[in-house]
Amino acid sequence: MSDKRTDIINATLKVTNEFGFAGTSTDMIAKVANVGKGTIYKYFKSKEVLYSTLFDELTNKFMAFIVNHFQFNLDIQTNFRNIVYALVHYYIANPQEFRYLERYSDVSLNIDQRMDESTKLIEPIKKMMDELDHGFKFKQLPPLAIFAMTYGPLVAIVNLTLMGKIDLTDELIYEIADSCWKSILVK
Amino acid sequence: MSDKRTDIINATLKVTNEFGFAGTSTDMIAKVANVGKGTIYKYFKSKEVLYSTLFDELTNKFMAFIVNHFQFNLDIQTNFRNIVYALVHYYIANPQEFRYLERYSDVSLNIDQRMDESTKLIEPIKKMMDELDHGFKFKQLPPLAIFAMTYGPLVAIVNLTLMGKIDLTDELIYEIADSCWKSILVK
Amino acid sequence: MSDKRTDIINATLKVTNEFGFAGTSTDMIAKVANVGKGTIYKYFKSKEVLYSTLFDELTNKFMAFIVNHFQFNLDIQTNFRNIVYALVHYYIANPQEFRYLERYSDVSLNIDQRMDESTKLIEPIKKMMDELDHGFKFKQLPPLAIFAMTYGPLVAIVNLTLMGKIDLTDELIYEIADSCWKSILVK
Amino acid sequence: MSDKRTDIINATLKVTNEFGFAGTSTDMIAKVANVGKGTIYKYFKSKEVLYSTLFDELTNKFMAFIVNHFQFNLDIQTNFRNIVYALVHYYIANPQEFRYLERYSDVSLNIDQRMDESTKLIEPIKKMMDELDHGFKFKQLPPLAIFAMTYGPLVAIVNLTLMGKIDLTDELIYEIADSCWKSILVK
DNA sequence: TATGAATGAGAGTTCATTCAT
DNA sequence: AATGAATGAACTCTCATTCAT
Repeated sequence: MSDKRTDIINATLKVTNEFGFAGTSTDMIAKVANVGKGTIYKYFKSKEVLYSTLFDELTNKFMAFIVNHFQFNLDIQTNFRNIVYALVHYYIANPQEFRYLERYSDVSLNIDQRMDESTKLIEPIKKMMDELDHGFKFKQLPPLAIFAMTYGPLVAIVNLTLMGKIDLTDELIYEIADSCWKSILVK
Repeated sequence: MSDKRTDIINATLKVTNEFGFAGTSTDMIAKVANVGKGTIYKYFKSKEVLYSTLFDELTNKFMAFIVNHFQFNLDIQTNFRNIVYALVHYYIANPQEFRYLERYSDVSLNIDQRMDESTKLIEPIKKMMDELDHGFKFKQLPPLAIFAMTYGPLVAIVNLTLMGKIDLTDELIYEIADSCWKSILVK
Repeated sequence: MSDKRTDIINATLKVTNEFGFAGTSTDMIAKVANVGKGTIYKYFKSKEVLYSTLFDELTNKFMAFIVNHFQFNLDIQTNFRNIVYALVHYYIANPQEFRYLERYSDVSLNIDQRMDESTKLIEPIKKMMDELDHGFKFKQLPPLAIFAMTYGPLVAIVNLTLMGKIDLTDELIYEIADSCWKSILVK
Repeated sequence: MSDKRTDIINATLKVTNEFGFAGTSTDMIAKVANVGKGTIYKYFKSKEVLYSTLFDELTNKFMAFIVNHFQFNLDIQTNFRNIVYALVHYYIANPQEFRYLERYSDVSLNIDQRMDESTKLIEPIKKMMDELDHGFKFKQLPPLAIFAMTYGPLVAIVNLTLMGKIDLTDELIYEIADSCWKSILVK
């Protein structure tokens, strides 16, 4: 049995990926979701709400994925490596989710809001790191700067892979992970 | 004396920054540029052409800026540092241009095209590095991966600065520049 | 109960008659049809399609009218008279349809297409005449020339009547029908 | 030395023929006439006035052509034949003028006005016939009906010829002229 | 006199949203 | 609950006309 709300969410992900936010109409979503146009408005107050709801769901799903990969019995560097690895693979395996998250910020324009979105992604990780008693000394950079120095290249790498411009190997992923790690440590 | 074409270009930069590509209408551009709606079409065949023309102009302006900062009497690492420094400052000083370049690639959907756009930005730099006889050994990564590992963090840093989330110091810029540099070198 | 599609078609016929094809806007059609502007596009892909659809419908309606008046038990000359009679009366009774058909061919510019349109009107009649075994010998003119010699005066007569310049009597119609008939026969 | 007014008139004839009244813009006329857009408005108050002026000029030119072909020393039937012949050849030789006259009535919508236009064409001919003392007895039809019965087929024939659908021979022209003549005479 | 840059009303069309069924 | 016909505001773009040069 199919759940119409889920059908709509999935259709939105699919259609926005193929045609962009600008090129997506409720008509198309309804058609792909196999529901009536009005049904969308039974579950979501507006198109905008539908978009932001999907963003929230993807963010949460992604966060849960990361958190679930953290292993408390391993040291933090290994965890970093592992998480980077998992993250990259998650994005590669779910390109539509990746693109949606990437593009969404251009739709929800308000800058403060954009920050909140980035924060949603990084905050829990940062928290975990702060709370752990590890032996590493991070640079005296603002936490978000550290985020920028790790998340930035990952996004770029995933993008290049999805465009078919580079051949992603596990080796490359670990190479990048280590580079990033080093870049945020005090020498 | 005001040049209408310039007025339109400036208005487009301003309005798209404030309201996003989706939220920008020719009406708004015309009003902000203080020209008639029809005048836009005297200078640009369509809204899309206006957008892409602005993108090209910003890209060229930016490239010229970078190239002008390259000093052949200095070694490549110092040039890298200087260019990163100049680039970050340029973006911080011209946030609207930065945002426009960032967002435009997300609006023009075609993936191959997006690649071409990224390439426009990196190609000349890459060329310069290849042609120079420097003593550094870069990692055996695809050139675009190296680009990702340097350009990615910069964009992130600029974003965070523009959001007011981090306080950008020259020290921080050089810190990042050096980290990036190290991350692409063979250890 | 009103059918919106029909309302739109009727409004189009009415408005184009009053203001011509050039002077008719979708706004006016929508207003006269008492529907939203968007409703037009639910039923017709474009204004042009709306116009051509109306043309086709009028052509078919007209053809059906003629064919229904053909009586196989009567000789061909009597049928000719009757059909001319019916045709003229049909046009006089439906001046808007007549004007629409007249004007449409001048609006749709393509010459070959115009021919097809004229052909649509004459072809079935010509066919009927060819297939019947009648005793008349028509002049060795191209069939379309014969058409021109019969249809041309009828159109002119209807036009003059609609303009109120001549008083159309049944007598006059038959007079013209007979003249036409004679003009295409071998003496 | 070229006269700009004439250039504009000629350009209008040419462009409206190729693209129809709806598809013709002042821009195109100006370009073809090799004058500035504003110049058109120096000579004609508006586009509409330009169109109607051209119509009037063509009408007058055509009328003069006909009148000049009337030979008072010949009997009226021969004159009729000759005029039909000249008329058809004039149209064939000047298809742009023919088409302009044909199409113009769809642009100037007002029905009374249309009448005036038809009248312009036939009035002088009618006058000439009335004033002459010839031996023929025309049917007791309204003069315009007689016109319809002669002018109608001619227009149709010219149209078919210009479309390349029939091969116009002098023989055919005379055949039609005679048919028309007979059709308006009392038997 | 001649121009064409500039204009803005108005064109055709789309689409998020509503609501009667 | 589910629908999709209906809507009209808002969009991009055109073009007859004006007017400073």
